Amino acid sequence: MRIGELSARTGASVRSLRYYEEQGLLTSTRSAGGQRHYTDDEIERVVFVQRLYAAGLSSRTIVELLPCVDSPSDDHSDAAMERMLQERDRLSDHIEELQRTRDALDVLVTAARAYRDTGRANCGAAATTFA
Amino acid sequence: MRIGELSARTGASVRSLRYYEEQGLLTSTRSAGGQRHYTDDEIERVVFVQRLYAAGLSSRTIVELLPCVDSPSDDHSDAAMERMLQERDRLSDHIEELQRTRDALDVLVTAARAYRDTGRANCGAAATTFA
DNA sequence: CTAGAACCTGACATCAATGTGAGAGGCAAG
DNA sequence: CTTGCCTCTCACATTGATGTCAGGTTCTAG
Repeated sequence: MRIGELSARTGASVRSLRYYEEQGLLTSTRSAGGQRHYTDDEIERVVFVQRLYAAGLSSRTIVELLPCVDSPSDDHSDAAMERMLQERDRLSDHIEELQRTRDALDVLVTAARAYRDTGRANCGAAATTFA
Repeated sequence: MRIGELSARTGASVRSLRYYEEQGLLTSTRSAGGQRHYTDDEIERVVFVQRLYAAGLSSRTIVELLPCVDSPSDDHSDAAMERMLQERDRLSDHIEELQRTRDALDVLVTAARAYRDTGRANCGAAATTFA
């Protein structure tokens, strides 16, 4: 398939797909005229890359992880492994912080609701529980 | 306290604190000579703001939420409320996605370990579970 | 063969938060 | 008063992923 179709199927813009290739996250074969051709496998790869992007990994980091996905037997797998564990932990920490923040928002919402319903509770005071 | 101390106590750079003020997220009184002075309450506020930043909210969004923190009785509380619920949901979705991604990394790690230990499992094949 | 859609490269623009540097002024201790 | 540190404003730079535009080429349907 050509780049437009891959774009349509993954939701990634054509621009982004070319950027991914430039960063070494995606490969393509070229037609005689120089147009990029992809196999169906690339769909999955793009989705995976996008997932990692959404998790806050940078292209550089993703590039380090992909070798393991592609060829687990390579020598650099150990480095990639290290990187993966590290990112996994970072992700865990981030998730926990987001959960705390969500809880904080919940407290605010609850306080605001109480205030609205009773006209008495102080939602501002609730904010003091976040420091 | 002056800006340097607030910076030291919150971990936010002096530059960032000025930026927060510019965005309406933080207020200060000025000395005769024009220097910013803060009360201890501002520490808490900065921490709260940073937490929201870390959760991926933009200054614009945070600005919309702060009225509720400051004065829950204001008219715009309803809009802020709406915004808060919306952000809360967005946050929940994001957390779920991060958890899925973490799980995906776990699968990769496990597969890589299995490969390393047995020299047989195919970690590349494991990657096919992420699409 | 031809028109139009899709593609190519390359370059510049964008956004948001923050870094950085210049030049000037405030403020406390000696 | 002076020295040194902190602060002020203003402005430009940075980062990373992506948008967008221009000028040219490839592919495909009719």
